[in-house]
Parts: sequence; C-alpha cells; structure tokens
Amino acid sequence: MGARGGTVGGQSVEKRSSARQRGTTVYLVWMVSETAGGNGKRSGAGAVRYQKLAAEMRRAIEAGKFGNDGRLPSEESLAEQYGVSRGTVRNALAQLRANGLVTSRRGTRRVILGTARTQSFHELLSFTSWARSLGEEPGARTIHARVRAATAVEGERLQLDPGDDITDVLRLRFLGRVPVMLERTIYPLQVGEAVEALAPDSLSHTGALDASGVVFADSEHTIDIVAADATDVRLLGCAEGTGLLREVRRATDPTGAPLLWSDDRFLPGTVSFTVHNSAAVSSLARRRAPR
Amino acid sequence: MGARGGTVGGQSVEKRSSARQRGTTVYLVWMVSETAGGNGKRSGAGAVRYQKLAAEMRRAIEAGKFGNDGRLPSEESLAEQYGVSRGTVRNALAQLRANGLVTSRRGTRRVILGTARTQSFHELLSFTSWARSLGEEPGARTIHARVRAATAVEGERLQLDPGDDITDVLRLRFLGRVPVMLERTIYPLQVGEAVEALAPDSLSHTGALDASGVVFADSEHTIDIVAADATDVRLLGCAEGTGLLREVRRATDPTGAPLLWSDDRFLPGTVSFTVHNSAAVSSLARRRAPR
DNA sequence: AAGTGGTCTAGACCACGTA
DNA sequence: ACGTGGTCTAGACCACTTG
Repeated sequence: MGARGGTVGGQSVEKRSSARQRGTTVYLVWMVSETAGGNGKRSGAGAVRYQKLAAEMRRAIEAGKFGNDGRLPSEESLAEQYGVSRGTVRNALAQLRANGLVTSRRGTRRVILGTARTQSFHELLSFTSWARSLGEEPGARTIHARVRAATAVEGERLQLDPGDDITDVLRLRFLGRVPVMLERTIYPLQVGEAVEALAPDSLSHTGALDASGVVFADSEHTIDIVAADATDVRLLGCAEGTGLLREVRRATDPTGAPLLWSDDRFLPGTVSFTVHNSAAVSSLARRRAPR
Repeated sequence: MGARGGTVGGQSVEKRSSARQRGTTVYLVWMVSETAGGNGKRSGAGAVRYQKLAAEMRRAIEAGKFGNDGRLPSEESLAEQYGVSRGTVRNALAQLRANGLVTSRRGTRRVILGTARTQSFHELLSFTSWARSLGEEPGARTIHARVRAATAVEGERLQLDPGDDITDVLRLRFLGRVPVMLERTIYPLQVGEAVEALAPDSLSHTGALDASGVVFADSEHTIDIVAADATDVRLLGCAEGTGLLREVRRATDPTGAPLLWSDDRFLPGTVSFTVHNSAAVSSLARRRAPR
C-alpha cells in the first residue's frame, strides 16, 4: 500500500484523516468498526420516517393495496392513514416520483405508473452491486494497480496538480465467465491507498471504499462510443476499431472533491443505460462530441 | 392529416379533445391562442416564488455574489435576505441541487460546485432545441411520415392494441449540413395528427407539439449501441455494421399515457450523454442487454 | 362546487460537522 | 458548544381538474 495512512480492513488507526489538496479538504473518514458500513441507502430500519414511508408505499403499490383503479389515495388521507403529516407524505411521494413510480399533477389524484425503474446510487457506481442486483455473477481480474504521477489531464480530472501521486487501476470485469467490460480507474492517493490495501482479487472497490467510510455524494456518468484500442482488443477480445460503449464515471464527496475517475468500456450488446426525467427535474444532458 | 381532429397552427376548433385508449384517457389540450405556448420551463416571470428564487440564486452564484469561499450562506440567512420562509429557500436549493450546482450535507454550509450542467427537460426531448442551445444549426429531412397499423411490439410501446393506427415518421437530422442522426418515431394517432399537420420541412416536431398544448410530463431515455442496418447505411452514409449510438426516447403525459416512442441513431463521435446523480436521488439505471 | 396536489409559512427538534 | 442542514408538524391559500 501507499506511504502514509492507516489500515482499512482491520482495526483502524485513526478516527479521521483529512488531507489538503490544492485548497480543498478531502473528506475521508476511517471507521473504527469493521462492519459499520458507510451510508448505503437503508430504506429499512435506520431510515427516517419519510423513507420508511416511501418503502412501505412502494410495497403497498406492488401488492396492489391501493385498489386497482391505478390511482393513489389523496395526500390528506395517506397522512391520516399512516399517522404522519402531509409534509412527510409529500416527502415520501417525491421519492417515488423521482424514481418514476407515480405521476403527480395538480387537481387530480396521483397515478401509479409501475414499479422500480431505477437503481440505487450505489449500484450505479459499483459494477459488482449492479451485477448482483441482476442476479448475475460479477467477476474481476486486476491487470495492474499502481501509484504513479498524474498527467496534466488526469490532474485536472481529479483536481490535483500534474505530478501529484495517483493510484491507477486497470481491471477486466466479467459477468459469469464472459468478459464484458474493461475499467480504467484513477483515484487520488488518499482514496487509492484504501483500494491498494484490498486483496488483489477482491471484487468491489467502490463497495470496499463505501464500507471504509468514504462518502460518495455525487456522481456524473458520461456515455458515448469509442473505438477499441490495442489494450481493449487484447483484453476484451474484440476486433481493432470496434465501437465500444463507454461510460465515464466521476464521483465526488459531499464537498465536491473528486474520489475517482473511471473510463469503462463495454462490449456492444452487453449493457444499456436508462435515464428517467420528469418535467420538474432533469438530470440528463446530451452533448456535442468535440471534433 | 388524419381523419378526425382540429387545426393546430391557426385558430383551433376545440378547447380540449380527449380520446380513450384501452381504458386510459389521452391528455391533450388544443390551445386557442397560436403562440400561448405549452408549459415550457419559465424560470422568469410566470414562475412561482421558489423557481424565481432558484433562478436568482443561480445568477448570484454565477456572478460570484456569495463571496469566493465557495460556500453558500445558511438557509436561515438566505430566507431573511430574500424575504421568504426557510421552506421556500429549501425548495429553491433542491432545484439547484438536482442540477448539480451545489452540494448539501448536514452540519455544514452548502458548497458551490459549478454552474449549469444539465439541460432542460424540453431540450432533452427535442433535437432542434438541443442543437440551438449549442449554437449549432439544426436541420431535418423527412424521409416519410404516414399513418399505418401498429405491430404488436409498437402497440405495446404506445399502450395501444396491435392494429390500431399510429403515425410513423422517419427523419434524417443534421447539424449544419452534416447528417448526424436518423430518427424513427411513432406517435399515437391523436398526437400524430398534430405532427402530420406540420409543414413537411418543419424542424421541431416536439416543439410544435409542446406549443400545441401537448403536455410532456415524463421521459425515459435508453442508450446503447446498435449495428447500422441497410437504412442507416443509405441515409447516414456509414459502413454496414458500424456501431451507432442509439438513444430510445419515450415520453408520456401527466397521466402516464405514451406520447411518442423514438429510436434515434447517432453517428459515432457526434454526441455524448451525461447524467448527474446525487446520493439522495438517482435517475440512471444500467441494464443488461438481452441476449 | 368540491376535491386534489402545489406552494408558502412559522416553528420545533434532531443529527451531524466543526471548532 | 454551537451552527448547519435534515426532518416533521399544522395550518393556510391557491391553481387546477373533475363532476
């Protein structure tokens, strides 16, 4: 593992370690407990009221407990039924709305659209979590994982100065035994150290980071097509120049400091990406590719 | 144009026309005024308080009026400063948060991340609006536009019965004079009639629909790679089997009734798609492609 | 005219981060 | 210990849809 920093898997040395990077503080907490886990979206026990309510209403919708006219009861009656205020009901409904389960429109009852369309924030960041949520067996083979100086471009991507140390990981990812994706990830050194401490064959890096107390707050995913280069050809077994579906993942902590930057290239026909937008809020952007 | 329905461009005949489709009512309002425009996101005059506030804070952020420590004032002081309640401030901030402009984290001030990352809901649906927002000159050539019976698959996509009439449009889209995308769109007949009424060379179909009072409420965008077929080769001028970036757009009205279904194929290197997610809400889903 | 979701207010308490 | 954002409540009025 890297030069400085504490153990991650076992007893941790420090309660917190923060480091400065060009003026911003990297937010990085080492937990004492091994299993305490990060802040995964727990819609069960530890969640607050409106989250539990959202989960409960989700189940009620799936079970068809709101009748079969395809409409939800009014907010007022839901509030009474569940013994909470209307504000809390609206908070819960906003969550279902954001996931595309129900509509909302002034003047009429909410309409039930369907069930579960999007994935949790964590499943989006983690190939392993994603594969498991699909009932597939995720696999990984680490080609290399090393610390080196950042190039100018990489420095910009992680908001570091060129020449600062970064951790550079190249991994081939599988579904079952079939290679589907080649992942090129760089981490700032403070985050990378936690990754390097993992066993070489460990599956989920982001999962381990999350469990180590690294707080993922925002992510940005850019999707386009890229022609396979020599490395892609060698490891994915495709023809030179094949169009690969590329997902560039960027994740930041709550202060906006970059936690990882990754270029993931999928073989054609293995994945697709779906975004849900509502007129109120949209999160997708179509961009012109640079010429 | 089709059999029944009123004029769209000029004086409209009916104030509202709704039709039944397998149990659900299509929500479709014909405006009397020509220019009254749909419900485009007006963050200016007609908007409610928190939307105006969001727009105002957005400008304030861009102008650097909150100091240069990269943090926002507290919600309490913003409420006082703008003369509104904290709830309204939070509503406005939620909008900025959803667009990735600011972070939020219990215990500390909000951090300013950047400016304007995503596009409006309408720009996502409309190639024309999107191109213009980029300063590019959008173009379109209609290959065909006709009414025909829906296949089983198409019926399912538009929640119609197989054999019901649909409007089928094939258009080649340009940026400047360069063809970049081939668009295969189907509309339910009631919506399609408005499209057919347009001049053959009119640019923005979704824009015209929006202006005609068709209310777009939700959309879903699925992105993957598809091999170019004979039609793609002929119109886009690419080689047979080239990997094209495909965006499947689906849009529904506030009741969840489908308004359009479109298969758009972009030449490689012309566009990319970016999604912003926060730990609180995610709208992206990665899916396994069917085998 | 009645019912519904959208907006706004005022106040309270809590969980978390920072000093 | 203090300030911050997150949650929750109770009540009010408005804009819109529907019968």
